[in-house]
Amino acid sequence: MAKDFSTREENYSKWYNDIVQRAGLAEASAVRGCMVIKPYGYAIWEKMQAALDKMFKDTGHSNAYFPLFIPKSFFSREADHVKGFAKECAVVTHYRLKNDPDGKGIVVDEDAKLEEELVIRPTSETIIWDTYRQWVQSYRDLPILVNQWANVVRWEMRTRMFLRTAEFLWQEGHTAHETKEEAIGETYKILNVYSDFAEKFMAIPVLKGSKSENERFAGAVETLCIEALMQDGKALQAGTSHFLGQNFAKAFDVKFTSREGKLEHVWATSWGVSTRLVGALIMAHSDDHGLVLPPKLAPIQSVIIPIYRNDEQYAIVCQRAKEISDNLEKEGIIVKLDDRDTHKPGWKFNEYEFKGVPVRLAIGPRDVENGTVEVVRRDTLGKEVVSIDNIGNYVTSLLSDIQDNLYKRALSFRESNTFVADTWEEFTSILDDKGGFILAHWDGTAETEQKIKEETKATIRCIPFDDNKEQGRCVYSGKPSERRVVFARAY
RNA sequence: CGGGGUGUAGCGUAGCCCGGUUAGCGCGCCUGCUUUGGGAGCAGGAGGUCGCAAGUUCGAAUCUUGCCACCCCGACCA
Repeated sequence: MAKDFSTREENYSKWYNDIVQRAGLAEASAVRGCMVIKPYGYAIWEKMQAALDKMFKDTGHSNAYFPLFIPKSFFSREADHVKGFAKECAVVTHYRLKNDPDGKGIVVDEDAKLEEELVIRPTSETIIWDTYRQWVQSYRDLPILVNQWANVVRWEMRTRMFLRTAEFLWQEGHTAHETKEEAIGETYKILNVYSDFAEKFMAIPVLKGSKSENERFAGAVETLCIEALMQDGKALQAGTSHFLGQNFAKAFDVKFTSREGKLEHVWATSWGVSTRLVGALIMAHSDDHGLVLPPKLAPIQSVIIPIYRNDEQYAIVCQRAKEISDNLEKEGIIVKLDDRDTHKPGWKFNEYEFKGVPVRLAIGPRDVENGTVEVVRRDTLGKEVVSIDNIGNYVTSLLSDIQDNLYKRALSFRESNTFVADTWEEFTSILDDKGGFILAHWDGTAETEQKIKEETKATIRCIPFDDNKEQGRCVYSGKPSERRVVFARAY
């Protein structure tokens, strides 16, 4: 094996970038902080979209689309919301260009200044709630269960492929409800959709919980989240679901007449996951040979590579390979038969390994004669020669086995990297040693959380739902605490 | 925006201190032959405004000044 890219041990972030590049997922663009998502990377996102979209529809939601531009004044309506996003907004101020009078290309036409500047959405609560005002008069108009697939822009200082870019793709759900209880129910319902998706499709176990005040979404009453652990011991927020209370309804004057004939403000939620999930997928499963994809999100689930010495063998082997390919497709497997004559088999083996294709079949003259095929699974790199009788069923169950194995592997990694800390010494030494999730007592104050963050870079990832009350003392301040929360350094 | 660094072929780089042939090498690319069960070998070939601009000089990738871009570290974040 030629070693021309980094291992996780040597340099984790270089390893990550190498995978993104070599697997053809994305590349840097001409625009600072923005990436080009390449076809293979976009195909993974499309698989995610398809699965999530179905889950949203199955829970009663519909898609819609709201404008990219948001009038600046909308932002100042909700005080916490502006504060949270003001520092990272791109703003459109003009609507026309003209030829430079000095003949040096093109300049902004100062005469074409907008009366009101337009903010490029960093999230759409404001424009959506301004719209919902028109949609709601009576309790009969509720609930509104809308999702939008869109791009958003947040002008980030430091960017990383998929994990943090100035522009990214996501879905944002925005719902409006008659009662507080119903809105809270929605928030939890969606969090469960996200955790199901993470575990069943991405094969990544997640912790479910709520955010501390410091980490809460700007404008939310409560933020729920799913948190995943990456192989370098850092946590990654994989999805959030917000209970917005009546904050936006009040800010945008969205009222309805209740069953009792009273005028009341609507209750709201919003929730989202982004292309960041692609980054999570990479960091959760991949190894030093390249990307490893869970079968349910792999753009190619099985690749077939013919092996031959001459034209005659090529014809025979490809014919058999085509039969196998048809067979697998009949089973609903996404197959690629790579019969290109421009690359050697060894080159192809490495190529599909980089790209994380779950199952590789190789077939040569020997196999044609014996009625066999060589099968290699990407997760363990285990190799075996099997009969082509019933190959469809064989690969189907192998794919399902790989999906399960990836989940189990990730779960056992998380378990062996989740620690309990009772003293400050334990807390800091775990962080410096290996990272991971740390369960520790916290006195519940924002000040303590802030101090811990300043001293260790670790933050409270979530206050987990599993309600194990336990008396203890805050790991930092020593004040009494009623439960442990989850700390980690995070992306 | 502060502190540090780097710009040489598609990518990675040598040369820069100490100015002097046609700017060298690896990967990749193209052609041909031999190859093909884990990144093929040989032969030939194409590809460069040395980031941009000005200056010093007989002569600049190399020295000086200005500008631009990108990267790393910090403050901010899904």
